[in-house]
Amino acid sequence: MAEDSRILAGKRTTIYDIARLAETSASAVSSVLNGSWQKRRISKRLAAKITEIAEREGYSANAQASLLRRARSNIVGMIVPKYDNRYFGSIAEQFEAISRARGLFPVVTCTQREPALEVEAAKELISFQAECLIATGATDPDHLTALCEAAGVLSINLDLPGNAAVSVISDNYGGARELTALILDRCREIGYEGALHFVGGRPSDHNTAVRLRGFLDVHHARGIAVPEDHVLVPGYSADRAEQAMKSLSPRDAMGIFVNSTISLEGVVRWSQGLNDAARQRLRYGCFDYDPFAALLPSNVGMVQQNISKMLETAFDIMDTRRHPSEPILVPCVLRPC
Amino acid sequence: MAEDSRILAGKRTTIYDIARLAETSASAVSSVLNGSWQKRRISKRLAAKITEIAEREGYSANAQASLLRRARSNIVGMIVPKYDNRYFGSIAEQFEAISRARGLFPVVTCTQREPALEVEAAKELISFQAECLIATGATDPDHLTALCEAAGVLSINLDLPGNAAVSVISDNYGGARELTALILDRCREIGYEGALHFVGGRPSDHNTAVRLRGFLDVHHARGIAVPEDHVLVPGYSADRAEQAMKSLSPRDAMGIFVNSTISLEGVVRWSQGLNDAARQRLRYGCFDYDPFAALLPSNVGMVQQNISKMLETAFDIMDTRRHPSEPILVPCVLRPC
DNA sequence: CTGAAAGCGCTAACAC
DNA sequence: GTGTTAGCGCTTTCAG
Repeated sequence: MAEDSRILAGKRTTIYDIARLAETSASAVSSVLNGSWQKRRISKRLAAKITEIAEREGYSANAQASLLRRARSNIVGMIVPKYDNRYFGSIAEQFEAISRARGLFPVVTCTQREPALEVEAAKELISFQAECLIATGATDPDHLTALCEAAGVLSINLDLPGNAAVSVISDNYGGARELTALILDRCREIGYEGALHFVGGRPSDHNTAVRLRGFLDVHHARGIAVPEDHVLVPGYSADRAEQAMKSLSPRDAMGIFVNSTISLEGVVRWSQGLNDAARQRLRYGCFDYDPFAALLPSNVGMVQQNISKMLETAFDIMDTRRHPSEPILVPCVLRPC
Repeated sequence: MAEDSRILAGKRTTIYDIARLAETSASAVSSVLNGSWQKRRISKRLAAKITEIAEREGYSANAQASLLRRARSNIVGMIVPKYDNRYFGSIAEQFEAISRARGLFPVVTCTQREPALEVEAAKELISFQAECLIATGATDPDHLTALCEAAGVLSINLDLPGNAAVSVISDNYGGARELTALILDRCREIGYEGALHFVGGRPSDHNTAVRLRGFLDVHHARGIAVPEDHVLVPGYSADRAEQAMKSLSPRDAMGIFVNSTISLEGVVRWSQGLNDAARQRLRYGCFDYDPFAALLPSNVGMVQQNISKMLETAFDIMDTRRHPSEPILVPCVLRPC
């Protein structure tokens, strides 16, 4: 069979092959196969014949050739730091779903929080003619924006704000206030009225700084002083958080504001080393949502970021090319456990 | 400035623009910018000049044009059903990392367990000239393989076996045996010696069927009869699992083999409705790993699938194009909690 | 060491 | 209604 030899030779069927088989021209084949044939008023008969042959031959258009010729690529790119966490996983998943629903081709790539990889990935996406790049939780969003700008690619920051492009981020301050208030309230139930601990994140990190501000403001409003050693910001890692907790002198009761699920892992591991009595008198809440973490016994609540809303906003910006200079804040949802 | 007008016009710098600025030819620019200039013995001076100008102009190669001309694309595609779960998240993440380390360009896309989306995504990847498509947990892997075959694209099944292409899957039988044995042993500690319940999955699903066989075989080997109503396979959803558990008549002690973390969510929700005494006399284990689920009080162990090993094997197949007809089994790791 | 030229597969004027 | 033709931006012989 003709196809077999093509496969062995590594050559794929082209519109010229189909044109020959259908005894017509390449342009007719092209317009039929890409749906623009109504505009060209090609006969239904020819269209059917071409479609049938293409099907039979297992034809697949060469996207590279098509994209090279077309004006728009319809490719939208996204960079996320990690997939293996519910927050970024959902972002990637929803981004793909929305893109497809709009007839766009999503390509998302994860960059492991490595600045060099972020830059490399952004360059690749630009090279692939992406029309827009959404950078999620990037370490240096402004650098990525600069690359995009040089290529005329729209860039949008999600989750973490930048100065050079539109940013759509969670209302970290509001979310942190709500969570702090909830944990304080629930600590009263175990008879603890003192300051909470704040655990996880880096002080230099924007989101951590804003959440910490919310945390402190609520304490202040309630007239509770927060000792300096209640703020533990050793970075984003379960081990670091666990170590930080272990380094604390034992308390008979306490409440913890955990900054991110990754830190929560460390806190929970630490809490499992506690005796029953101490664990009974422990309450924590976490900024970020994870369905299993929500089922943990001492967990009083989690802050869920509104991913759909953030993405919707980002796509709105793509459509309108409206560029507000202030970050757009999207409220979070507090989910008491 | 020239660049500014280009940006406004939406036209990007090409090798011809650079050639003009560097007073040389497009072919020289091309070879310098894609690294093949040593082979062409281009002077260091010219190379430096070209690089410098390209940098200044913010040049970015058009991947479509380059790919159209080249023999190989270096694109490798992957389809996963979901990102928002630790297992598939890790698969996607590690796939990207390994691909990059090998100089390949990974494109992964998630298909929501929708057969139509799987087909569409596969066609897109083929159209983008992917050299290989790894289908993870596909609902109809053989269909995807057929599409790949027609285009001369290597196809590999991961996690779920197919008949038409090489399959790399977890040793579900062995893993299920180990987990069953562990749960039975730990149930003795609470004085329960009866049959476990098996919860989650669909009976028609390959992995569920194999795991169930391991579950039953261990019971049989220990001389424990498994009543039919101990097998609850209402599909993959937390709600279904929760309903299934609620429909059971109350027991004073029980052990559960939970099939997948999504079902575990339902089981844990159900268990939270139990009184303290009943919860004390409950033990479960789960096939699939999640770090928070591992911290749940009644959880005695989780089966972690060996993702690195599976991917390594898949890439080996890509390299050697060796096509064993039997699925390749990769052992799981039992992680007692 | 370097440049000219052909062509990858497809699209979109334009011609008939 | 349909075919011809001129590129899209790049890589790669082949000549010098």
